[in-house]
Amino acid sequence: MKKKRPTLQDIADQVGATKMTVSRCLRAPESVSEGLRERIFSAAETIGYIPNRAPDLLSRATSRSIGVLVPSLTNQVFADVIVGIEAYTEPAGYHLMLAHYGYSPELEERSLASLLSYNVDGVILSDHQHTPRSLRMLETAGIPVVEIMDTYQAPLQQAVGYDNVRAAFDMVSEMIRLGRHRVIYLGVRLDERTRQREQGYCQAMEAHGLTPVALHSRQRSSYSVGAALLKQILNDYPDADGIFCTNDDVAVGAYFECQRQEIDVPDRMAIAGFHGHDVGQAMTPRLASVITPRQAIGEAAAKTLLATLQGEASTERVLDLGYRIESGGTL
Amino acid sequence: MKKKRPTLQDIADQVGATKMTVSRCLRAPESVSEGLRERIFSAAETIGYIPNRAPDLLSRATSRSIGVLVPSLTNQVFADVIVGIEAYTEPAGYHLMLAHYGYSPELEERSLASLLSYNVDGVILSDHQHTPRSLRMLETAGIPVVEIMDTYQAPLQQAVGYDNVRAAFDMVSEMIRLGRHRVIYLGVRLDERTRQREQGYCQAMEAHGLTPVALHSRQRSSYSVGAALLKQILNDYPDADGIFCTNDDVAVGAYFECQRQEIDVPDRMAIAGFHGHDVGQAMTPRLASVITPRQAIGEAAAKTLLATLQGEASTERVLDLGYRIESGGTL
DNA sequence: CCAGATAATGTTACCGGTAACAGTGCTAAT
DNA sequence: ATTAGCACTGTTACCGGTAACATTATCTGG
Repeated sequence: MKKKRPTLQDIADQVGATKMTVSRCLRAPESVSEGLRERIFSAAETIGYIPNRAPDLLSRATSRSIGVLVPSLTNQVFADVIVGIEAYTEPAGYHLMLAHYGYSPELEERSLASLLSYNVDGVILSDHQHTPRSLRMLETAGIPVVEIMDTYQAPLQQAVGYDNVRAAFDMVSEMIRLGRHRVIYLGVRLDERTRQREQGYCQAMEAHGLTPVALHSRQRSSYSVGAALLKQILNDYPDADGIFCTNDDVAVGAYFECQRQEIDVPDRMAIAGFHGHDVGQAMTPRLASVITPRQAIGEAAAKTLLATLQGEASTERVLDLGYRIESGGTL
Repeated sequence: MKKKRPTLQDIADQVGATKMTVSRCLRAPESVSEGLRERIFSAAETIGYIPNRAPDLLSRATSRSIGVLVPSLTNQVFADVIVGIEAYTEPAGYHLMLAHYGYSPELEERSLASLLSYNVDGVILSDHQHTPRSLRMLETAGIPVVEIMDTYQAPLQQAVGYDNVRAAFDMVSEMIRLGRHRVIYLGVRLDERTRQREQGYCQAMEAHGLTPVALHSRQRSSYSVGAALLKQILNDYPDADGIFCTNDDVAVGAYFECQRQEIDVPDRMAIAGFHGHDVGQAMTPRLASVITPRQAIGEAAAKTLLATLQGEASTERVLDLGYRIESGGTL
C-alpha cells in the first residue's frame, strides 16, 4: 500500500473547499479570498503538492513540451543545437523531450511515434529524410515541425540551417585558391549531410578542372577514424596535398596522425574540417574549418516553433543562417 | 477548426465496434476475432492512429518515462552517460526526459518539479546536493531515485559511480611517484566533484610532505581556460613541474599552450587530466588521465532503476564502478 | 439436448485538473 | 426595500484509454 501523491482534492479537503477553488487559487491567487488563499498555500506546502500535467495533457490543451530528434547525442554539433533550443524553450516554460535515432530513418520513426504519444506540442527534426509513416504521423498529429541543419529546398513546414553544399564548395574553393590541387574528401557514416558536403567538394574540384577523390569510412566519426583515413591516403594517394573532412573530429584525428608521422601541416598537407569545434579552434595551428551557427540554429528553430504555437503566422519557410570559412593555420 | 487527432473511438466507429475492443485488439490481437482484428488494424492504418500516453499517465499507471537531470548537456561526460542510460531504457520501452541545470541546485529544483509534473516513473540525478524542496518532492513523488557520478556515502536511495577523491589521490600519487614534487591542481567551476578531486589531490600531496597549490577559474571548463591557467602557472609558479586538471578539457588546453610556448611535455611539465576523453587519448603524446566508466555508469543506473521499477528489491545502495589510471605520455 | 465452460464483445467508471456555467451572499444605487 | 452588480465558491462534464465486470454467442461433453 503505497501512498499516492497529493492532488488538488487533498488540499481542498484540508482547507474545506473544493478542488476547483484550489485550482483557481494556484493559477490566479487574487481570485480567491485572502484567508482561504493563505490556508490553501500553506496546505499545499505542508502536503507537498506537485503539479500534474497529465489532466492537461489528456484534455488536449497543451503538453507544454517540444520533441527534439537528433541523430546522435554524443555529437558535439547537436549538443550545441540543443543548448540553443533550450535557451528559448526553457524560459517559455516548455520542456524538451529528447530522442536520438542514430542516423536511421527507421529509428527516427520509432522515436517520433514515441514523442507523439506524449502529445508534444511541436517537433524539431535534424534531417529531411523521413519514412512515409513518419510523414503520415506528423501530418495527422497536426503540430508545428521545424527541420534543422540545412536549408532544405522543400521543408515539411519550416527549415532552419545553412547550405551544406555551398559551404563545402566554398571551403574547397579556398583550398584550391591557395594552391592545393590534389585535395581529397574524407567522409564518415554516409548520412545526408556528409553526402551534401561531398557534392559541394566535387563541384568545387570540377569547377577548377580537378579530379575529385573521396574516401569513406563506415564507422562513426572519431579522431581515430581520421587518423586511419590519413594513413590510407598516404598509402594510396601519396601525392595528395590537402584533405577536406566532413567534420572536425576527422580533421583533428588526421592532424594528430600528421604530427606522429612528422608530416608538415600545412606545407605538405593542408587540412580542413567542418563545424569549427573547440578543439580545432584551440589547437595550434588553428584548424581550418567551416564555422556553423549551431547554437543559433537551435535558437532560431525554437523561436520559430514557439511563434507558430502562439499562432503567429510564419513568413518564410527556409531560414538560412549561413556559415563562416575559417582558414586557420592548416591551409 | 483543426481536425483533432484520431482516437480509438474513431477506429471503433469505422469498424462498428466499441473502443474497448479496439483497445484490446491493439494490445493483445489474439483476443479478438480474426475478421474484426484485420479490419481494426487496417482502419488504424488508414486513419493514422497514434497511441496516446495521456490517459495512462492520468490513471496513474505508468508514464513509461525516466527523468534524467544532468548539470550540462555540452559536457561530453554526460553525453556518454546518457548514451549508457538509453542503451537500457530504450529497449525497455522507456522514454528519457532530459533536463539540465547548469550546476545549480536551484535550477535542479525547477527542472525536477517540471519532470515530476510529467509523472516520470523514476529519476536519475547527477549530483548529491539537492535543495530541501527537491528532497521533499522526491519523497512525496515516491519514485525510485538513482544518484550517479560518485560513490556518495549516503545516497537518497541508490548511487552509481566511482570515488572522485580516491581517483584524484591515485593519479597525483602516481605523478609524485614519477618524481614530480611541485604539482599544481587546476579546477574550474567549483562544483562538488571538482572539490572532491581537489581534496584527493591535497591528500596525496600532503601524504608525501608536499605543499598543495590549487588554481581555479570561475569559467566553465574549456580548452581556452586550460591554456589561460597554464599561462598563469608559468607566471606565478615558474618552478611547477606538473599539473593535475579537474578534467581533460583543461588538460588538453594546457597542453596546447605548452606546445605554443615550446615547453616540453612531460620533461618540463607533466600533465594529467580526468575522464579520459577521446581527444586526449587520440593525441600524441597520449594524455595521462583518470579513465572513468561513464557509459557503464549510465547503463548501471538505468539497469538499477528499471529493476526497482519492476519491483526487484535492490541489494546494495552504492555501486562503485571504479576507474583506471592511464599514464599516457604526459607524465 | 442442455448445463456449463469458453470465447468474443460490450458497459461502466475512473484517473485529476479545469472550462463553463450555476449558485450564494453581500454592497450599492435607485 | 428592491435589485443590479460584483466577488467568491460550487457543480458538472470532459479529455482517452483500460480495469473490472457484465453480457452474449458458441461450443462441448455427458
